[in-house]
Amino acid sequence: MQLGVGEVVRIFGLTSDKGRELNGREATVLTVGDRCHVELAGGDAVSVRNCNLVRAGEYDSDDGWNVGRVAKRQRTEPGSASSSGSSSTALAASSAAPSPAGVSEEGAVWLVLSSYSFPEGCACVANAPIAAAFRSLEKFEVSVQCDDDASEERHFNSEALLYSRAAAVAAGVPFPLSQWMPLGKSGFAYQILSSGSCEALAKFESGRPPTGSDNALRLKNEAGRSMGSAPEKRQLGKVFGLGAKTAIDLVEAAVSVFTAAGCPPLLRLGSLLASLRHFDELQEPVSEAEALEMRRHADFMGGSRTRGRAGHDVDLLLWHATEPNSWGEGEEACVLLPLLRELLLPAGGATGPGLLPKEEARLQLVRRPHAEKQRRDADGARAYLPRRKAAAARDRGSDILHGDWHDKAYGIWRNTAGRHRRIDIVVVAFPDELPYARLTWTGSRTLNRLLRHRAIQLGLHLTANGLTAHPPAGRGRQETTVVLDARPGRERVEVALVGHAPVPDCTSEEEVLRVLAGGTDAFAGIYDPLMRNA
DNA sequence: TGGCAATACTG
DNA sequence: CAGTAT
DNA sequence: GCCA
Repeated sequence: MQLGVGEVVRIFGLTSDKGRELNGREATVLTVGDRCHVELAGGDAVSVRNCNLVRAGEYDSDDGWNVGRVAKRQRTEPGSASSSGSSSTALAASSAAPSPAGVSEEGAVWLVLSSYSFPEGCACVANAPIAAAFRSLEKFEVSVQCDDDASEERHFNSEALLYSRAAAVAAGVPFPLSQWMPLGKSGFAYQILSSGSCEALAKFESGRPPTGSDNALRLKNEAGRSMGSAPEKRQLGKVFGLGAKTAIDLVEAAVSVFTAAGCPPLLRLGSLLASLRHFDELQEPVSEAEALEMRRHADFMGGSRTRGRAGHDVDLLLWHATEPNSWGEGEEACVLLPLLRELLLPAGGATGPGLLPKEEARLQLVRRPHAEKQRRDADGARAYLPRRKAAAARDRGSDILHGDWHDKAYGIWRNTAGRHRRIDIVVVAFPDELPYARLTWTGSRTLNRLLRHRAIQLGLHLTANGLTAHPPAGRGRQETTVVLDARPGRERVEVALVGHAPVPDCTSEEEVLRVLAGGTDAFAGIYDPLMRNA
């Protein structure tokens, strides 16, 4: 990276005791070269290698988040990443001497978001039990009916959806529901506030079928699935790799001893054994110290987000201010695979901290081919973004090319204390997709559904990669009008998008959410990723 | 009365 | 394709 | 089950 005298930079990646104190601090460049002299805020001058500096402006503005070097890679212009000729020398050097993640000659810098913890998440604490009860009801409904309830009429779980929305509302309203609503004496909220539970929840918790709004027992759902034994199904479905349907089948078949050896072959038990073996640990909350340790082993450094409760897993979201997550063919030319190679434990029962290999645990990779990722259409747009209907839509209904092109790995991590924890690693495909990726991966699931549902209502299509117009099927290139800004006291901004064009000028979650709020700040409460409690 | 978020990997 | 994952 |  070419730095200039006077530029403001940030220091990162120093490993000595003295260096560690400098990590994350900003400084002004005094002299340039292989080593730079930089002046710290207090006036002290220090000498730091060029590869341990990055322009302050290249960072996302979220202050205090983590900076680490996690990949050896060649810096190229994003647009020319796929042209093999331009950077062949550097690429050859890279692949000839693959170095561990974290040893970056060029000093590529990635930011790390650990979204493992969030606030308890009720705007009004008095509503916390109501939100919790609704969330629990949602989970029980999914446990007995699945997300897809498999009936003819409705192939999705309406009860669970409504419970999840109710929980989101209860968590979000800034006043006590008890003093606001006509809490009918038989209503859920009234029951929960007065007794701590409600009839439906009590029935689920005791394994009995609940009573429906028509006062009849819901013995079976429309697809004939039993509504009973909800706690057992809910518990079984927590096994990583084993979902609601299998849990239902197992319980219904009265398979009582689940962890016994020699489970029936109808189960896909190969990689599930590790999930079962570590089941209890995988349900435990992950402490901040553990999350930090997981990052340290990826050579992640820096502060952390410490507010709120711990989750049962750790999500790592990696991105770069200017560059994509892959820049050529081959494993070395991407971020995720060398990082995994660094983290992965050898097969055969290795001890020590690291990511359990496929032989010992479920480990799922999600990666798309580099070349395809970098392919551009004639106009320079990414070929994988939704654009137009495929010719003649012959693949019944799949009319648009979509893709989630962030590389991902879902697995199980063993820490130095020998505890096993779920870990998800996501590498943002292109820098401008960061707001969409972070919006998706900070969740919650229900918030994603609410926001994407809202996008649909606005004629838009929200994914982890972007926000695009989504005109109704039909021929012709139709226009979608989008309100970018309708805040009071400002000039109103609208754009007319043709076809599946992306919504312009969304460089932050705030701007994305403002579009979804019709140009207003109605969603200001969730601009901060820490406040996404729905 | 149609639709409910959207997408990817596994066996 | 059904199930599971985010 | 609710809503555009």
